[in-house]
Amino acid sequence: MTDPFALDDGFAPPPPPAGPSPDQLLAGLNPEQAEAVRTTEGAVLVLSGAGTGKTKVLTTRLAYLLAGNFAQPWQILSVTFTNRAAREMRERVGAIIGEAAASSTVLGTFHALGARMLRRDGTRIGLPRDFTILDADDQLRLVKQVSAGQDIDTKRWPPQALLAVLQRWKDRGVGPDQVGADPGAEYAGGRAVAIYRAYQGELARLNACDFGDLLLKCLELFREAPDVLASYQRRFRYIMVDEYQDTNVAQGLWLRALSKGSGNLCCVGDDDQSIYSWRGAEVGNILRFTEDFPGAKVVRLETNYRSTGHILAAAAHLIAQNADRLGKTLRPASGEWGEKVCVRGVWTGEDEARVVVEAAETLQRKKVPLAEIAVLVRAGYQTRAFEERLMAQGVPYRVVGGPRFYERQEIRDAVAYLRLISQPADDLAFERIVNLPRRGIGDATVDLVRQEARATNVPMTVAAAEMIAAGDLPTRARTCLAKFLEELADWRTLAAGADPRTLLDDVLEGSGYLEMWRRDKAPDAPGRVENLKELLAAMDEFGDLQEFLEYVALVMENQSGDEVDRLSVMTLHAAKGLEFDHVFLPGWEDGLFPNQRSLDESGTKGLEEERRLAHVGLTRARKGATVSFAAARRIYGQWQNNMPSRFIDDLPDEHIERFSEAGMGGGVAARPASLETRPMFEPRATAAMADEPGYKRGQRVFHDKFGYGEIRAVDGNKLEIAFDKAGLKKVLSRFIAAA
DNA sequence: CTCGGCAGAATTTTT
DNA sequence: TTCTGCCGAG
Repeated sequence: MTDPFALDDGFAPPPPPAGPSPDQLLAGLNPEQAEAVRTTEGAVLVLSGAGTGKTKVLTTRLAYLLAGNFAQPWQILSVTFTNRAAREMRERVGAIIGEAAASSTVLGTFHALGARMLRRDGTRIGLPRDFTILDADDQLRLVKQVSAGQDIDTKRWPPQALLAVLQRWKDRGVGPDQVGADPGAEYAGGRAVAIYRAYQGELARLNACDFGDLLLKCLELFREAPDVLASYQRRFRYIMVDEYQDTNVAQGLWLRALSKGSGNLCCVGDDDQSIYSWRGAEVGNILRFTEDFPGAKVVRLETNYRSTGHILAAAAHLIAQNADRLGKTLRPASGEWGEKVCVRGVWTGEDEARVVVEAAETLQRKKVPLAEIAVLVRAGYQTRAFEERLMAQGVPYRVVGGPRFYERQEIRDAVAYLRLISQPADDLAFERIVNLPRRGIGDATVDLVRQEARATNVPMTVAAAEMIAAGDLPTRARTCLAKFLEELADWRTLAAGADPRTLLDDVLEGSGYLEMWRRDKAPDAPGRVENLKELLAAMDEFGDLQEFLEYVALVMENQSGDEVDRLSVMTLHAAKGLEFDHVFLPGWEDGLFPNQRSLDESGTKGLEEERRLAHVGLTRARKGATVSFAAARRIYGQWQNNMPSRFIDDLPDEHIERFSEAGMGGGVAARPASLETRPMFEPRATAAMADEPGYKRGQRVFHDKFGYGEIRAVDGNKLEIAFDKAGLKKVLSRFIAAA
């Protein structure tokens, strides 16, 4: 494999391309943006509110560094979170300074850059160059296996939750030996650490890294091989980071280590858009920037070029209710007030979907393209009601944020074949496809092979071959397995000579995998065949299987290529960074948004993050925003009554206009702000009770399904309850009402 | 080994 | 309501 950072120090620098001069670049910016670009030396925090030209600053700054000859392209490191952001930045920089210079600048996501460093120097910490990158699904399988091996009761400690604990540790840069008294150390009766250690052991055995490792192992590399770190520090004279508010501790340390040489670190972010703390993002990174980097300069971008006045004023007033923020106020660039934020109350969730879709159609008649309209929901399941309504009305739409290309089952299967071919130690890949399509190799056989593999400390493919030779297996299993191993050997031979595409083509046809989907009568089967074709087509660009596997794991995205004008439906999280002429923000009801569970688990911090989410939602809108709430909706087949979201009280009256369905009007429109807990209906004595009562041991409660019972134990929002009829159960408090 | 039926649970997810 | 994961029968 070629050196992933091929252009190194000492290369004869080509002259900077003819492009705009530094002064010309600055001329296109407002004073605060220019300040951010001009401040090239030292640590800089650019606090960039929604719609204030963050990407413009980043790209212009990169161009400025090159045009002013501050550094060569490969001496500037730019880091983003998403591939989308990386791509966009590369394109925009290319447009300013030309493709050539743009393509030799080092730009990528944290994970892709980490992977490159590890491919190059990971051997210094015992990581082979050809390690595979595991995704969420593989990680979960691994945790399950490890849990089973450690006799963990998976009912009490679900693998999902254990994995989350492990990931939080990795996010914080904490290895198995450094856990100590870290949060989560007590999880699973204190056995989470042992699981973590075993899990890392398994990764090593499999020759694999998970996403977290791509950063964590870089930190280890920097510690263990100071010369490697020093060479990166020398090389990267300027570092720029996007979405700094979303960085976790490990990423913060990574940046800090790399920027230590030059001290030139420019972080761009917005604490008011920090919405990923539950995933390990550390808002503290941005809040404490000036402490972490003494002497750092802070530049605030507060001129908003996106939204009209009322929308901006409403959003600003809302976010001002948060205590935990650096504080900035967005000012509209244009003096236009535009339309007030519309707040609409309806009776039911179905009504809400109907009203929203009607409004969208009205906009469409006013010549607003559907692509400029979005419905932004709090939780994924809310999209359904809108999809149904949109479908019924024949309005073209798209749901953004479904499974990524790589996460699709058929793609992961195909990739598992390739992984197993290129990396015989990849037992996870082996287990995934050994009986897919059906080859008569069932769980029992696989279990035997796994045990043998563990016992003799070899990969499962090797163990399988040995067991066949030794005649250790039932005849049927033995023939089936032998046949599969033969196929595998053939593919390995082919892999040595043929290009990746030919190889995969042969695998998919020869294994019968493609045939399996062709024969499948499920409605989504043809789509899967299409996806596999797309995967094949994508392989043409790669001469090296290794390279392709990395691309698929880290970068490859869904082919969106449709030109149809469609309305977008997505979660608020997925909407960050996007903008639309008009956004609909349904489901603003206490319990749903702010989400009850977030409140239960994280209290005020949770509430503030929910409010930031609301702020993100509002600031996506250029010209129109419509907030709505339903008095009652069916959730999981149960009717629930809800109160309007407390966030609606955070919207100032002078910037909103209230509408309500007949019969609802009085109570809602005239609702005094102080009566924020007054329900529109008398709530029934069910799980819908809004305020979370403080549950105590011995208390009598009622559950819709299990009836009456008595609380035996309280664990956060989970209650252990002895039901009179149904016996001892663990349930979430939200499904419980006081009896 | 495979398939069908039932119990049990149910945010957000850039890599 | 809808999905997943487990268990027992063929």
